[in-house]
Amino acid sequence: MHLIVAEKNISARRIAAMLAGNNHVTNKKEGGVDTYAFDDTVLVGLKGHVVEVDFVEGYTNWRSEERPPRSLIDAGIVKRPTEKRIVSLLQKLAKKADLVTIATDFDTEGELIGKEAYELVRAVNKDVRILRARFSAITPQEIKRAFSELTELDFALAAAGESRQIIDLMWGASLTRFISIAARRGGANILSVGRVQSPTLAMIADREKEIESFVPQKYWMLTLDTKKDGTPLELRHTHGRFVDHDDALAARKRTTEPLTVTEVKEGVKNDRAPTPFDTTSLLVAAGRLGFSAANAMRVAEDLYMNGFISYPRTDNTVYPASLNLDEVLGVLKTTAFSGDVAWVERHRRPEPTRGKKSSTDHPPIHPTGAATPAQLGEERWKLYELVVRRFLATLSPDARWLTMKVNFDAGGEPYTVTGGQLKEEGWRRVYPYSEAAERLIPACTVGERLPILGVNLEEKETQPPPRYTQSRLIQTMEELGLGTKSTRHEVIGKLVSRRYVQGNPLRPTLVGRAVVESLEKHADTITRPDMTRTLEASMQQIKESTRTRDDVVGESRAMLHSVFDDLEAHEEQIGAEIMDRTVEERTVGPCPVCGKDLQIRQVHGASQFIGCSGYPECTFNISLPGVQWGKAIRLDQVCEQHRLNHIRLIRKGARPWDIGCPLCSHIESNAATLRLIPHMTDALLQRLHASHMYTVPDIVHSSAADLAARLSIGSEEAERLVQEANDVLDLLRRRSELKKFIRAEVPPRRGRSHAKIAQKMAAAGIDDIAALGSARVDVLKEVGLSDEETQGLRAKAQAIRSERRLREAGLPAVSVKKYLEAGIAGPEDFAALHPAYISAKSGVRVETVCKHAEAACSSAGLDTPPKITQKRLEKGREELLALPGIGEPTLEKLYRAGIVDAASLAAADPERASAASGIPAAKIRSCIASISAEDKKERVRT
DNA sequence: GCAAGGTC
Repeated sequence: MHLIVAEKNISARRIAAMLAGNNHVTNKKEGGVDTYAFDDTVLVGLKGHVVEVDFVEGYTNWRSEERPPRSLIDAGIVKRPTEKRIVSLLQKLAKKADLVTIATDFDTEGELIGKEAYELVRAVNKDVRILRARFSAITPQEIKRAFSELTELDFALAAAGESRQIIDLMWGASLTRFISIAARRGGANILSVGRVQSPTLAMIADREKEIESFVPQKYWMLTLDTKKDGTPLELRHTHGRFVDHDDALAARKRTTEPLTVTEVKEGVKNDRAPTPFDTTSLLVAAGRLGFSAANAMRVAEDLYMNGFISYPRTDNTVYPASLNLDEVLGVLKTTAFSGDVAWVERHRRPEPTRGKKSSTDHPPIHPTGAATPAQLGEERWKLYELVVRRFLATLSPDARWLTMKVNFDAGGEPYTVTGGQLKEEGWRRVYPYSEAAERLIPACTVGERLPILGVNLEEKETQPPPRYTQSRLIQTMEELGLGTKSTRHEVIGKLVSRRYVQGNPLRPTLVGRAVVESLEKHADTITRPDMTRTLEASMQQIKESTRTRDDVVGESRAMLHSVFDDLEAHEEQIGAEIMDRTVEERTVGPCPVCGKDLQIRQVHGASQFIGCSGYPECTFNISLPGVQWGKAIRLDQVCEQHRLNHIRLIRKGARPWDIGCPLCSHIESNAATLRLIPHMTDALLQRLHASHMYTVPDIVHSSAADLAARLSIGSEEAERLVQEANDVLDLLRRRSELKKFIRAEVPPRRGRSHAKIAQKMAAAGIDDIAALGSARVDVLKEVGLSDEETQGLRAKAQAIRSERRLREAGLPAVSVKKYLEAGIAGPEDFAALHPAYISAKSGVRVETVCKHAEAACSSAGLDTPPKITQKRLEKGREELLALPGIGEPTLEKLYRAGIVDAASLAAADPERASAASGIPAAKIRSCIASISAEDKKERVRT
């Protein structure tokens, strides 16, 4: 069997179709992985790297004394499968193969991925021939050629890739650990460092520094207003910017009539049609439409997977000869763009435009399928339309502008004006994303005089350089060789999720800046794009076999060791610098009570709140939703009223939740509960707020005297307020318990969310579980519960209530559980039933039952039932069992009627005992009679 | 828990 290994599923599928020719290809899923078979050949697609490099065992503990961050430099490195299903299928197929062909992409990473497959195959099949197919495009001719001239794997090329893997891992992991530990940050707050991310972060941070230290320079612009054929014209002084104010003033002074046309220049300007899309230019164009880089990439991948556009990860800006452009146009004719397609066909340029990079892996991004807006939805359609229009634009003629430049003289001062008119629309007709700004100038002739209507001197300032937008950053990264087409957008995403940068355009956070500054001081190498360039040069040497992988990695190791010499010597200083800034990032603003800083605080990474840095002297705090709703971060926006920074909760894969001003939100969300206090008035609420009391617990935790003084109210009113607040707090507690109960017991349905049920229950006056237990059926139906649910819910609620009452009476949990299982539900049952019966049913010793019964009844204000000792019960039991016709089952029934021994049986009223026990009255009578007979015998004997 | 690179 011939096994062919491709880099990805889609390649495997396409290669199979091309090699199979007229043969039928069988697509089968094996262990969740697609395979393609024909004749004696099987193809399987990898998922890029299916193994990853990692340190050998023993390096997982970051805080290990023996294995500090530096030890990672010399730690052993192993490859671990990350795609287990693919790895095991590959090995299963490899065992049966008598030829394996590696058909991964034709680049360094592709060779490395191929070598990884090679090693996995070798591990299970020592002898099989493993060859390499190299093709620069997946087209029938290329593929057939490649498979007719199979070669060996290029181990030098793969080794170059491995050196990158190892160097990235050891630098990234060791520095990440070092700086995280130094700044005492763990879990979700680690500070990451890497060959690509750190220079990128440094660019953003450096730009911010430039902006901050920018000193604006004043300059002046001189313009002149005139008019020609009724059209107002604004002429510019040809000097441009006047840096010297006096020069500008002098030039203005010299500007006098007559204003004469000295030169008229007309020309034609070619406005070239845009080049085909590669990943970067697509992301840039999408950025102008409001897409973030990561989002544009996500949508593009989606469109690709569904067959609407070609592979979105490409560096190629030249359509390959194998791409049938007419066919693409044919597909687009069936879409909403048919009008544009028809226009393009009529005006088509002889050759499509071409960009600078013609790489061989994938064609430029172009449409591959027809779509409708309804099919795609707004966002995907927007990107699809962009790709379609760009494709059409690359086949359209250039646009042409008529340009005009008119020069003037005014008293010796030179002025000028330029204009442009779009003569031929060309590609702009089908690609309307950049506006064509026309400026028309009426025809002028040399020597002609125009009036001076005004001379204006405008003062301006030089502007700082702009912050990076995501797409501008991606362009710059590409220019510097940082990252790849597939990873650049992810790197930006990483910087955002580490909270190193925020916003678009991108601004560094304080932590981001602190990390960059520390690294620049002590580990400069990792913050510079040069590291990548050096690495690439070394990789080139490995490819050419002038150096070995181990030599390059060894050199890098030595360098990293010397970086650590510096880092370790300054560990405390580095940590302190970063931590100082972190505090600032957590600070929200002044405490309304004491004026010290309020800070975002997290407890055990689960709950979070805003507390006063003056704690414990000042206990002011604002509660925040739990971390599961998102981690609280500070925004730059400040509440005008409270001078507090706005708060946002951020969570992976979820929209950010903006809380806004935490105090405004705190006040608003607690106002409703404060109004539950019966004697609450608007005026009182205002006074509470004025003295920084915003919640019901704030009132409960104050003394009446204190309240009276702070709110200027009478002491009786204050006492009542505290009392009523306590009641409300109790109500809230019971309601929240009820809510929890409902969440656990009632499955939510459409139009019946837990919140809605709880709301309706509160409206119906059901405030706690006990109330639910005794709620009327029709009321619960109103709430949205079915009859069955109502039954079950009420029973459960009653059980909970009973259990609670017994526990409150002091009964131990174990016994309560036994009683409840035996059907003894509450104090009433203890009052009504004989302890002997309860003991028999529950298995609790009778004396214990008596004790429990007394406690339960007295706490519920009920009469205490009779008591009985274990000894007497046993004696009575013997007496009763001795009677004819009485066995264990009857015994329990008798206990239920309070009959525990011969004496109590003899004294019983047969009718009543029968009703209570369920034993026929006749049988009871006969039992009583037999006692009498026994009695007689007894008497005779004595 | 760490990187960057494939791919989904």
